[in-house]
Amino acid sequence: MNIELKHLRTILAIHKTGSLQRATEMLNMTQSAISHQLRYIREQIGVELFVPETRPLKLSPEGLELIEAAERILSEVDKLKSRFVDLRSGQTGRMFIAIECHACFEWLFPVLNLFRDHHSNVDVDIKPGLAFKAIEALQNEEVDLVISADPEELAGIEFHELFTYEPIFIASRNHPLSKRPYIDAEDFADQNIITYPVPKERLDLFNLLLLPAGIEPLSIRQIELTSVILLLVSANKGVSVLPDWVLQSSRETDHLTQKRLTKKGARRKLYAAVRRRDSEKLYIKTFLSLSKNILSRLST
Amino acid sequence: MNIELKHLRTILAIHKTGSLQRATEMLNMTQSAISHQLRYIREQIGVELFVPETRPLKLSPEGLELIEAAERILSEVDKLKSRFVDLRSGQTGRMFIAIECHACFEWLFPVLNLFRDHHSNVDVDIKPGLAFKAIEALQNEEVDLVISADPEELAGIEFHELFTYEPIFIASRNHPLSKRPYIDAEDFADQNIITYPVPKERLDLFNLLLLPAGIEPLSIRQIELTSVILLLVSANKGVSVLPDWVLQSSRETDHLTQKRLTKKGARRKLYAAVRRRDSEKLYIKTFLSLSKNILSRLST
DNA sequence: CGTTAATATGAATCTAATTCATAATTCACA
DNA sequence: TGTGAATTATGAATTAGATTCATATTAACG
Repeated sequence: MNIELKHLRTILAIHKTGSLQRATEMLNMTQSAISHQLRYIREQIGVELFVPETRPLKLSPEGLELIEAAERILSEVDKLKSRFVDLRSGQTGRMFIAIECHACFEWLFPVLNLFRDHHSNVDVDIKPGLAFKAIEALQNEEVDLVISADPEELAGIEFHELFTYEPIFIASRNHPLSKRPYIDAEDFADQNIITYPVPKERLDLFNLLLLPAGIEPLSIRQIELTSVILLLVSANKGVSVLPDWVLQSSRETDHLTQKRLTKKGARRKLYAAVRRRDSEKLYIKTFLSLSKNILSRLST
Repeated sequence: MNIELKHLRTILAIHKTGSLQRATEMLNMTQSAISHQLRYIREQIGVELFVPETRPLKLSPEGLELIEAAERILSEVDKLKSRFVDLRSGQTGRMFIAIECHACFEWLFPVLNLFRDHHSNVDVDIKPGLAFKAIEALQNEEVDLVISADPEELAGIEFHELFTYEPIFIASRNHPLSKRPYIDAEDFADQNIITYPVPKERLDLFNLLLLPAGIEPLSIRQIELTSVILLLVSANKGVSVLPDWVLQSSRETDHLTQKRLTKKGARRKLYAAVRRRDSEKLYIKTFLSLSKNILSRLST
């Protein structure tokens, strides 16, 4: 027995309009086509649906049952369809975020709080686990958005610039380097450095300064939490380099000096990577726009 | 957006087997056909269902949702199908009975009690309302079976003979006619007759005897309930003619004499009319067979 | 890398749905 | 009842669309 949704729709139209003739308008088919289809359906289910030779067409008890089931099924299908219309238009969806940049929590949480006001239907989560391989996870559809400082040319992936920030040197007020107008690469050679627990290449300090200059610091200590880093630096256990937004939004900067890296200051850009297919989605656009403006919001 | 059940089945098969290749067995189609269909579905719903370029095929979050909905919908459809398989085979269905013959309750109830043991899934009801026009109601599918004594040649309707019975004259033991060996048409000319409230043509007495002989009784009193008729006849308020099965199964016949109509006795046949289409249904056959044997059961 | 297995694609084929033209029914009203 | 208008059914022709075949492309794994 083969039944398709088309058939259920046909039966429903015939029943609603009361005749094959009038059902033509509803179905955009000729009366003949409907008649042929009706015969096919009858053959398939093997039960008379309409009382034969009556007009207007009257449902048999079996036909009535079919109608009721058909309405249930078709409404379920319609729900499914409109669900996908929503998904496609970005009314709703999933936005799992992977962050390569460890300090990003500091601005990401405020962004997501604002985001929730616009898109309460979107399922948001942060996946810190896959800090590396984040872009791979994006391609795999394990996550839907990656915060990264290293844009690449990748098929199907788009990098959207969010904002520029300045990595800033911090040390205790008692630290010798706190007298300097700015800090250069060589200054780190005899320093204990406190950073996030990620590979060197992904740290602004190494990326922009130490690796190009070929300089190794005295030691590296890896700390997970931003506030703990600030604490240790305050206690003069070492020095660090953090994005300016972290220092702006933190209340624990009282015992610290902040210095530029190099005379001109360092500059870094942050990007959000998404699958090209997703970039038209409303909620992705909202997220990007909120992220671009978050720093000015935070500083006020 | 056009989605058919076929597509849901395809998606489901791909997901369950994990590859287009293996889905071929499940769907009995070539890999190419499945691939074409998958592309079509993608176009229709406009959302990537599987993570592209991965093997084994992995569902995207949207794909997962589709699968879940598809399973719901398809199981609903399967339920519908098996429902119709049952209907077709006569495992289940509706058996609304119209009775033209008023006394038939007497044997019909016992039959239906037995019937319920065999077919508890069948929705049984007696529709006494449309005593006339019963056959019309059968054609309209308002009822599914008619108990009748007057078979006709009608398209799509079959009359099945149930049993032969004898309409029998009853009167009080004190009644003058109780001395007779049998009763003839002329004997009714000066009698008060007690019958069911139906037109004369549908009463055995008139049908078989009085109308052909052109004889009018003294009076006719119409009574609904069989037991009340028996009561009135016992009390010598009139005479009556009832089918033999009524008298056999009743315990209120003590004060009555029973006489044959005419020397040879009258004979009548009872039929069950069903739509030809329904006559193959299991429960209809059961009903017919039970009805044919009910009189012997009752008399024991 | 190269080999194997799987998927995608375009053209050809085949199936099945729809239309067209028309016959057969049914209905309403005389 | 009969008659005309409307509705449904049907067969053949047509068309649309689904499937296959042959093959190119792409991933997976040693």
